[in-house]
Amino acid sequence: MTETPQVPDFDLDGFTPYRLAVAAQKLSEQLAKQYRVKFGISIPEWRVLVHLSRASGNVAVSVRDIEARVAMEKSKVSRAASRLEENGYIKKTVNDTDRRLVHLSLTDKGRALMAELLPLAIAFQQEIAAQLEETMAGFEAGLDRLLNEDE
Amino acid sequence: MTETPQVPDFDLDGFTPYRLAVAAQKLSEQLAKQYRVKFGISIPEWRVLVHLSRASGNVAVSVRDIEARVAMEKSKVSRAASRLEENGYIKKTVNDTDRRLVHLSLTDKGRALMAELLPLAIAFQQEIAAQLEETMAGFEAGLDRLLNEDE
DNA sequence: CTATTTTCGTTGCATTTGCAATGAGGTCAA
DNA sequence: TTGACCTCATTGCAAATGCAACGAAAATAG
Repeated sequence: MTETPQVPDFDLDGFTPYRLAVAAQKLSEQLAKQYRVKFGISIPEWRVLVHLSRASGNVAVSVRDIEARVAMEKSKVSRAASRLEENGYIKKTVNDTDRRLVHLSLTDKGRALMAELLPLAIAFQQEIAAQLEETMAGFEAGLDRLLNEDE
Repeated sequence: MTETPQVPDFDLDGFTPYRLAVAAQKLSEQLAKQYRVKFGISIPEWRVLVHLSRASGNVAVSVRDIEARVAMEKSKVSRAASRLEENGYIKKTVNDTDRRLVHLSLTDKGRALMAELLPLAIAFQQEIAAQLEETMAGFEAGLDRLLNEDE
């Protein structure tokens, strides 16, 4: 018989979206810090670079492609690309057959950067694997479920 | 014998920090949207509210407590608390014994809000559990590892 | 008791972000 | 061909963020 509404019990620490957000933030910060202090690169920039280094050479990559592939807003991609271009890591050229498209590609300087960056990422992935140990497979399986859900 | 540096192969889709970030963003957006459209509440505000509703009544909760417990910068907590106070969901009072501390607590209006919000969160958690199915245990175990690592 | 150091919460500022609007270019149908 | 729509990338703007600095208060040292 209280007038105050009954609030259900709820534990934030058991709430998966929260746990996920905190874990993601933690890993991202660790990684971002390395990139920032060593190379002055932000996470959006890193994502663009990685995508370009994969597609390297063969396929033409537009802002739109990256937006779709890399889970970032197109304005974020656009601004990251501009910063990268300013610093000489990538080159933007207008696609001849469709002049709306901007073709992004790594410069030699960009490739050199990636040659330094990627080993760090690979090492970091190994650290994570070491932390996860035998839970890794289950963890990644769960992540797959969450990522592939077409809501 | 190329002059261009050799860039290691690297798949962003297999990179755990990236996968985690994308999954976290996806879940957060789904949830945040509900809160925003139905109640005008942001994620930082939601986190503060949840913590207050847990500690409800008994313990005094300061900005610092929330900062530590809820994985947010103190400025973020401070501003979230200010918005919540403006909207009448919480009350700020100066702690008598230590006048640096600001004691945060839910108002009746805040408790009423939580009585509406929490069932949504609980339902969302169940959706996630349904998505994860048998991978849930492994997934949460992995999350534990990542969260509890003392870096 | 003073003087220094530390803790707490807020705020100023520069940067980043998300969203909507814009403009330039392409597509398609009549 | 022209006009109505669609797509792409950029940009303007308001809001959110992170960080450092600040002032007030407490703890600690001397």
